[in-house]
Amino acid sequence: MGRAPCCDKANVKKGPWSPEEDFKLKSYIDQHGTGNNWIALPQKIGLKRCGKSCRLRWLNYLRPNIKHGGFTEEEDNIICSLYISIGSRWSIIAAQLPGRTDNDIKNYWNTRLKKKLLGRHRKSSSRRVPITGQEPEGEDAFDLQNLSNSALERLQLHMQLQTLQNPFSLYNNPALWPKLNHLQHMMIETLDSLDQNPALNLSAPPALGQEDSIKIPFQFDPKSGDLGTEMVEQNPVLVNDGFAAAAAGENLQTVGDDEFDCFKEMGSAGRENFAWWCDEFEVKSTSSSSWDSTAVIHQSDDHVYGDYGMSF
DNA sequence: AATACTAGCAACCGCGTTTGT
DNA sequence: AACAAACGCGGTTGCTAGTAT
Repeated sequence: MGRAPCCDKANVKKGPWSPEEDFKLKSYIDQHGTGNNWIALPQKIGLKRCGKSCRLRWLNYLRPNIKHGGFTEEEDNIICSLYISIGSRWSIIAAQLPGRTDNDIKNYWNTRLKKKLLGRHRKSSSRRVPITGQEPEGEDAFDLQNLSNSALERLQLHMQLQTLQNPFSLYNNPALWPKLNHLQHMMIETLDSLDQNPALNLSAPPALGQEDSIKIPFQFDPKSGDLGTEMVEQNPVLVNDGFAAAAAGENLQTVGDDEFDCFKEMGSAGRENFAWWCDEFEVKSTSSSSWDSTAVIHQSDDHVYGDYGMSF
């Protein structure tokens, strides 16, 4: 027994909306509002449409101040940051971009933005040579091209950010790659568990004992291109997984210029764009473990979670 | 010029959540 | 408290226009 259909499918028109239908719907809502009953609305105005279809048409196209296309760099950044942080919560992301609809953002992400970002990362990562001198088995030993789920995409995007922020991190240390799959699984599981428990996701990162912290010797500044000399706190998960020594730099090899190809490929606008992005990460995640990107929205975007009635 | 392929987008569908009774 | 109806969201589908062969 499935759920009862929301309308009489046999007597409901489907497919693209005609200008006449748009006019009927828009003029009615302009005068009377939606009446908080989308199911009854099409009958009132003589439209052979499902109530859900009317709602979608209104929200995505007919309501005032809707913007289509022409996404700006800043909007791209917001979408990327939020996607990495909270995943495919398109309605929440859309709430941060006035005039944009969740459907529009979802389509934009799926058809353009994702390819733009992941494509660049794949290109740069594919040129890496393992420290062992052995080629990965096949093109895809660590190629994430088969990624299909949200968590994995977020992981990959986050790894790209890590690469930009700190080219000496384990993401750029091929010696660690054979274990990376396990790490990926751990991270994915964590992301998924956070997805299933928003309360965890939104809470402050757990306090870390001193013995849990590790430090790595450098921090790359994507804006200046400089390598700092301060020791930098690094992800305690790596410690627990036995990566402490490696992550602390013991097996670091000389990193060639190729590691910075991703910058070379960027125009100045792209570099500034990523600098802005990384800056946001740096400012907003200083108190969190490095891969806990939920911190990105903790400070400036408290209202993101207004829908959930949460505060920080 | 015809056909195949691809990307972009609008709309639909199913299901979890919220609201009303 | 339990149930049903409606809402809202995210994933998916299908159409169309543009591009490649």
